[in-house]
Amino acid sequence: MSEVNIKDVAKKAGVSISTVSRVINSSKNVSTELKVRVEQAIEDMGYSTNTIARGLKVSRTKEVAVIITELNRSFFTKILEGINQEANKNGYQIFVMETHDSLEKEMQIVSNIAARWMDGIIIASSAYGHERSVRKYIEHLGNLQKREERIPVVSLEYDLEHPNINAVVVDHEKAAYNAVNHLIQAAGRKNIINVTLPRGHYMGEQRVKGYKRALEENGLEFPEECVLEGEYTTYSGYRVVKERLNKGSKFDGIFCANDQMAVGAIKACEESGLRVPEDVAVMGNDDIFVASLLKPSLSTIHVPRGRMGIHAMKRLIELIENKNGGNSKNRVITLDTEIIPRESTGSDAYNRMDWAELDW
Amino acid sequence: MSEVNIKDVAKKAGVSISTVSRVINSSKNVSTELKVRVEQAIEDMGYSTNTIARGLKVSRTKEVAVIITELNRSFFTKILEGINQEANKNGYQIFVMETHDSLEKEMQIVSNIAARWMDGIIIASSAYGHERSVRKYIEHLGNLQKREERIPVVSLEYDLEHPNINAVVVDHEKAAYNAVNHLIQAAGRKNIINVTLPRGHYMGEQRVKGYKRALEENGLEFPEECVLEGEYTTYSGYRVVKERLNKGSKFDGIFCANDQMAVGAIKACEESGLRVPEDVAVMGNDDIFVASLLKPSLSTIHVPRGRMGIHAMKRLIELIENKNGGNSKNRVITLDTEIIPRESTGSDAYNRMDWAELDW
DNA sequence: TTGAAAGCGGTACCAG
DNA sequence: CTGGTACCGCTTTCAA
Repeated sequence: MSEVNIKDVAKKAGVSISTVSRVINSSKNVSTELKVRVEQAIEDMGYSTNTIARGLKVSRTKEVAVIITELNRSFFTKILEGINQEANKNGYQIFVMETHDSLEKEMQIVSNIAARWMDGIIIASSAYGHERSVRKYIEHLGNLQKREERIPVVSLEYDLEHPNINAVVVDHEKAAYNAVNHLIQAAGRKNIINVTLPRGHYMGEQRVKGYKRALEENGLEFPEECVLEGEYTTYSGYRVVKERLNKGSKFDGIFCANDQMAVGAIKACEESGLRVPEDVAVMGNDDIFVASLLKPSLSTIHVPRGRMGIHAMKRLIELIENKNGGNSKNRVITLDTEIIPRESTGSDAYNRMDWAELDW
Repeated sequence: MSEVNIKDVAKKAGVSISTVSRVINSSKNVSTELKVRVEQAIEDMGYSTNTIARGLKVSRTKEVAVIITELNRSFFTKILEGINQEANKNGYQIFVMETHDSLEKEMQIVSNIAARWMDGIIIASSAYGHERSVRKYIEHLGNLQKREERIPVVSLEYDLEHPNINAVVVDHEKAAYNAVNHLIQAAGRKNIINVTLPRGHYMGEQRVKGYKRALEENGLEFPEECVLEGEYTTYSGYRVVKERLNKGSKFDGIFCANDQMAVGAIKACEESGLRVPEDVAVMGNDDIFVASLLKPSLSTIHVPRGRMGIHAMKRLIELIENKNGGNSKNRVITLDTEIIPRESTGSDAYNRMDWAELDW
């Protein structure tokens, strides 16, 4: 049994290909009689129209690519949920792909998408910095073409600073500032270290800035070696804090650039006999659901990931369907973050989440 | 700036389209001179070949669809990692889609994939049971066509029992049996309840069977009301156990069909003043990474998810590239599970995982 | 209302 | 080694 195509249907129904096409795309210029015959034939033969061929002709696929760095980074799941929800509502199918933080891989995927004429892209990019090659890539990304149109792109988490690329972001610097401020003011800490993301990752840099500003404004010292470079994972948080403890460093507070590393940091402290939060207070960042289940539960910065996804997809659809054309005034949507105090900074809030709605 | 196509390149290089095509597909029948000219033109114009058009012609897309139920079910992330790793190694691009446990949505996605002539499908299906419509769908799934070929399908987690559909599975019944046996023999429990998956989900049914068999073989009672229906989430585990406790039920062991529900179950017990594992021992299932971080750490059944993904993709590629044609003898690959005793069943194993390699 | 025919952007066969 | 051409499956004028 080979695949049936529109020609087969036309033959079976005894009409022209054009007519079949009309029936399928519900153009009204078909007599009821032919319409019935064609529908019958389609039913009988189990025909369904070939998206590839159609795509080649009409260049609208109703497909959207979502490019993220790591599928198994809890951070993204909520975002994907938001994106997907909004996509389904509007008849779009999303395809999720991951780059593993490799810009090279990202470029490759983007080419692939463009060559496939997908309708739009939502991307958590690894492109950051002012190197020539990076700027060139962003320029490329902002000008992907299919036929005569441009393929719209929405960036997640931070602004790629290209007039054609929209973005849904939070203010990472401010969030970090608030987190560290909380450690100082609410938890009364004075010697705070910072476990950050790999060098050259935008979010990491911003959070370090916020961290520094908070120290400065509170008149605290900021020795350069207080910034430890992690790499997103629980283990990396554990490792860098452990090393520091083994060297005999003293501190009474840690701000981690994500929740996973914070959990690792807590483990390291506990292994060295330090109590959290009594001896060391710990703040995470992102508010991953699981963070609220641990003991001690983790204080963190809530990032509205679900809304982030929804906004991104909404905007992308506007762009695709040209409802919001070149309106570059509100190119960037900024969402608010919120401090969530839990046990790891001495708050006794058992769980500030409506966990009936969340999962991992 | 409109998109450039092969015609433009040919014109610019002053050669025929055929020649350009030859250069691109690295057929060797091109003189060095023309080759250089063409490559130059491609470079200058930033040309890249249109996958849609090529797909239409050659019906090989190097694309594979991965259909899972829920992107934010930790269970899948490791599997996806395995799949992706193997896919990249072989030059395939994976597209991940989710069905939200809806068979209808699943069907829709499958149609979409078929219409796109993707090269293959890996699916965690929601199709289960012997209803006519379900069997009909599976029949359909096993006979997806593109041009003259069949689109290969590999099922995850359980066998769809169709001669054309391969599968990578674990023995869920046996795993559950082992888990409950552990609760009885190692932890010495006698009144064990079972929090299971929604009715009609294959894995849930199998695990209930294993649960019953373990009770029987140990000469223990099995009152029907000992099976509580959860729905994958932490909260559902919490809810059903809480309800049971409020009714005054007594039990000293719980087997949960996944780790998330087990965590919820533990919360419920603790809220009622029961200590885990002293008063109630709890076993999960799946061995999600986070389960090992909690306090008490969760005893569970390890499912080799990474290997599952790798095997699935390997098999799919064999099928696509026809290296293993219709070899239906080893249609189903069965992997082993393993009991991981941790604190929630009274073992003092701090953490039986190499967490340097894992994350969430 | 209907059908014929011209592409969409490639690939591959055939002749030279 | 090179160019011409038919065709992949579908949509969309353009005439009839």
